[in-house]
Amino acid sequence: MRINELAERTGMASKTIRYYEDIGLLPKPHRSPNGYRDYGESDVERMVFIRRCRELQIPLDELKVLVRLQMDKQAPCSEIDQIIRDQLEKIRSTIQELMRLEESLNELAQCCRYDTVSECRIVRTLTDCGKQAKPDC
Amino acid sequence: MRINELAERTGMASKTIRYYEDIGLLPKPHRSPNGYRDYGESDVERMVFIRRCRELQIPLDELKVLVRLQMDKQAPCSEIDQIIRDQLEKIRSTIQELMRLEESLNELAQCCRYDTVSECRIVRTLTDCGKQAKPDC
DNA sequence: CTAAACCTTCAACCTACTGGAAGGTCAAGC
DNA sequence: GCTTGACCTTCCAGTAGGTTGAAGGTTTAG
Repeated sequence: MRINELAERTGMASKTIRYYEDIGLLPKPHRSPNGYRDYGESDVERMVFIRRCRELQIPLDELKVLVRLQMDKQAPCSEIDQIIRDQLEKIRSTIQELMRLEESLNELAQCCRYDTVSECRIVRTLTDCGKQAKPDC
Repeated sequence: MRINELAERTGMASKTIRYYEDIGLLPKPHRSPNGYRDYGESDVERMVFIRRCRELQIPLDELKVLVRLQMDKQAPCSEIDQIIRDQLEKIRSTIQELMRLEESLNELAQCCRYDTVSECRIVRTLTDCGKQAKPDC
């Protein structure tokens, strides 16, 4: 099948598929006599695997390792498990960070009851050169 | 003061300060006769304001608006409030998204009890071309 | 025959910086 | 007077993960 069919069947943009080939995440596919890329069913499987991993926000560099492992059916899967667990840890710590951020923004959003910038508590809090970023409201 | 002192007093890298000037977030500063940038106290204030906003992950484009507003003391602060509230909303929806992601990764991390890639439930779940991304464990 | 819908490569753009090269300036020490 | 090192300057390139567009070749339907 041609690149557009692969794209449609896997939910990727064909531009992205070419890009993944460029960076070595996908192997160079067979070409039809006219020079068009020609894919088979195993490419669909691999592509779905890659798309799912990207939905899980696994970075492309780690995905290169995963794709290599996924094709080696006799390899131990402990390395795959580890990448998934690492990713889980990364996501969890990002969530923690964003929740702290949410709290700061929420306090900031609650604290201005004035009209002009010169009186605005938000501006004052953000501009104040003291060490505390916490608004005093 | 020179760029390095401004950087140290505000916790920014001097590279970043030059970059902010390049993109028009900071005004072009006065130059000493030798061509070095020369900053004053108001630059420290503005820089701290910018740093705090960046810690709140406000994008540079919105920050340009904020910096302009922050300097106009008679402007109404409703626009500033709105940018803060928008940012809060963005952060909240990112958190929701990441929590769904965490759940998927957690299910995936729990579900493999095998040794090799050919039997690995993780690989099977991610490769399966059915519509369900949810592992069946 | 022509127009639309494909396909190809290559290059630039996005965010928010960071790193490095190549060179100018300045103060201290010998 | 000379060197050394710490500054400063500009400019160019690279990061992640693509997206967008140009310029051109191919295929297919009407």
